[in-house]
Amino acid sequence: MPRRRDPARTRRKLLAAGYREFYRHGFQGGSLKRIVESAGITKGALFHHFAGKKELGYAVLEEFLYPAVKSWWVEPLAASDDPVPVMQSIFGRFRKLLDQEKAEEGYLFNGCPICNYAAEMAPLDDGFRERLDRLYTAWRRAISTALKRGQDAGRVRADIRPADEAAFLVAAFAGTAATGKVTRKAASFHGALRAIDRHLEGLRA
Amino acid sequence: MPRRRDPARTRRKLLAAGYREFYRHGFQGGSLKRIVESAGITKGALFHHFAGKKELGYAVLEEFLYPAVKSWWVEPLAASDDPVPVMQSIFGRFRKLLDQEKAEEGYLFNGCPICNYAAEMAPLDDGFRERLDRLYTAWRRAISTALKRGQDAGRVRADIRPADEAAFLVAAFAGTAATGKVTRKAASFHGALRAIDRHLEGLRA
DNA sequence: CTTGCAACCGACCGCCGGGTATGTAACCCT
DNA sequence: AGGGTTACATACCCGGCGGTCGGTTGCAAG
Repeated sequence: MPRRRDPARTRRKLLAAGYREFYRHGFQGGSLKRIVESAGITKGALFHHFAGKKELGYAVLEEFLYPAVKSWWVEPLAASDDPVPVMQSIFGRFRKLLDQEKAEEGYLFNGCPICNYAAEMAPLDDGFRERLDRLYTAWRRAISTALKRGQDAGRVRADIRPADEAAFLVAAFAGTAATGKVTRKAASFHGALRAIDRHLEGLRA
Repeated sequence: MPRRRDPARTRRKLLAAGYREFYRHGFQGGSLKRIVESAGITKGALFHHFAGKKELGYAVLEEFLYPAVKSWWVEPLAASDDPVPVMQSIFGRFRKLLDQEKAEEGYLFNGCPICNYAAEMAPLDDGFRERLDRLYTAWRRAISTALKRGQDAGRVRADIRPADEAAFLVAAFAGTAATGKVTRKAASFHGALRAIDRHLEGLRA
């Protein structure tokens, strides 16, 4: 069999398999054996591309989840001075995603991958904690600066504190996913999302 | 050394040690060896009182965390037909607790123990998921029925959906703890709590 | 006082985890 | 063409894990 080489592709497969494995089983519970099997490669390749399990975990965070937050939240918000409808549409997109996803692979089953990482690893490893902090900070900053711009443009209530609201919204999102996966009923998930929507509505000037 | 026996006490110590260990290291990452050492007893005793690691985890959930939710949320809310100030005072008590706690043992460091369990174990084990579901359901029900009573008493806005708000508030609480432990700065934590408070204020009739 | 059992002890076990050492084949450069 | 390096594959290692098991001892009932 004429083996072809494509290190970049191998690395991507590893990253994707690692993402799935850690998403489902947690970082500590995630097994490198399962990761390499699911990626269709071997341990040798894994340890060639990553120094160890932790580094793979870090890479998933930086090269998978960070960009996801950027494209879902940071970029849409950066382009607008009317953040409320933008955020509503983000939550809306997310709602649609919920109904499409296959049973055992999505948010309804596994929650928010970022929040999962945070819940498990933040107290245990500073490498994870710092990377998560950077991610959440960027996320909150995107919201809070957009809210500030919205205030300046007269589209967002002046009497709210953008930083507080940002922290709150990110937390609400994380918590919704975390509690939703327990129930596994889309109804409860959607209920919390409706309340978030109502809250967002209340931010309008 | 004249060993004294006190099975109930032994069981309690085991439960407490298990709680701490799983809180800090997660369930999968938690070590029975450490639990036994920290409780000052032996593996024999542990396996005498509990069938295995999972059963200890279940017991922590049912005998430690469930009662905590009851005394923090369910009972105070059951006694009132004006839930908004009650919930504000609960969050207030929680804020105070935040400032008192020792660095590596509290919410600011380890987040919400229930949410940690949920994030890690809900997708992995139905025993955990069902118990967590019961817990969260009781929590949400306490809030939602109190809100309903508040609406009937004319103290809570009639145009909100109690069930949605309950799901949302529980989620916000969980998420606040989960994201707060990443930053480890009380300021960010308090910011989110202020926003929650503002949201609660908005529920008044 | 004895008997019986619940409570507990601690050495031991098998397994599976992350990690490594060594080999080999594809690819690149000159 | 061929040497060097990168990209893998495979077999192996060791530690720690959850769990077991025979033994001992406090303690209450008869």
